[in-house]
Amino acid sequence: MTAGRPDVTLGPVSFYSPGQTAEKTGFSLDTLRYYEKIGLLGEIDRTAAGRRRFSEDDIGWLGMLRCLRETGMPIADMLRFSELARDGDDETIPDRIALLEAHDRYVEERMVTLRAQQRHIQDKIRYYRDLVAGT
Amino acid sequence: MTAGRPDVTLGPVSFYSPGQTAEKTGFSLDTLRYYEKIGLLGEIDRTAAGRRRFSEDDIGWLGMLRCLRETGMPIADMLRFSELARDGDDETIPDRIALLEAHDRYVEERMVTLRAQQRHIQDKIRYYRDLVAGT
DNA sequence: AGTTGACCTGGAGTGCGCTCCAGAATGCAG
DNA sequence: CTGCATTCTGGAGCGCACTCCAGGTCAACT
Repeated sequence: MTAGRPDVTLGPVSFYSPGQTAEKTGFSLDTLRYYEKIGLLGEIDRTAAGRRRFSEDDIGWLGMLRCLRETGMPIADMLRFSELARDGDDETIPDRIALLEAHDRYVEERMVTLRAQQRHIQDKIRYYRDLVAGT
Repeated sequence: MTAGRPDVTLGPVSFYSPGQTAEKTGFSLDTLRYYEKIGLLGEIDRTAAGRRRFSEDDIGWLGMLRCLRETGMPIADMLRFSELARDGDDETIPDRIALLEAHDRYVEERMVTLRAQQRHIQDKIRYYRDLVAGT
């Protein structure tokens, strides 16, 4: 369970246990199961005993999901993106690009307003500082 | 209900109806009531008939709340800030400054990670573009 | 063989931040 | 005076994204 190094117990490819995957990706075990259940992950490989084995690709995909999630994309949109990607169909690539570009613009806009709001906060700090200074 | 101009119906000071306030601040009527109820707004002035009259100060304070909210401050923290501000006590000013500074750092950090994540998204877009180009 | 710990499933529960509703009162235009 | 819009209250409901739980299986070590 110690993190990082993949299990190679079954075959030539590297696999990660759910616990390792949670540690590597920052998602909780429950969230990993949840993401699989709702279709963000497709079917995850299983051992003979039915336990999940995450591949390097899965880890990479989880990284993308984490990025989208943390930049504020709703699960519903991530689901759309996942479905496009899962189809693997090259015809879906323009759609995937469009989706990511829209999100990129969203993130850009968010940073702009965030900067403005930060200025507002800093103004307020300065205002309070001046109050103290002028006492 | 038309927006912007305050009612001066009662006294020399400008007041805004809940509807006007909602329009000016971007909060819904329900949210304004909710914020008052949980203590983010203190007691709002009322007309003889019991309707709320928001002052210019209230509007300003709502602007601050909006800024904090949209930059990701949880309601619980905003509540703490509101209580400090409501006491009006000058002794609370250092605490208010500390609270805002902590939040300022939080916003700063968030923008940094946001930029990194945006790069990740843009990399993915480029990757998809190259896929298309190399077909 | 026994104990410990990671993992399984299905489904219920949680926390946050609103949002909606019913039923009643008020305000204002024609 | 009529009618329609606005606002009032208390409390229920909602959407999102998890998170927790019970009861069981399986693996690995001693």
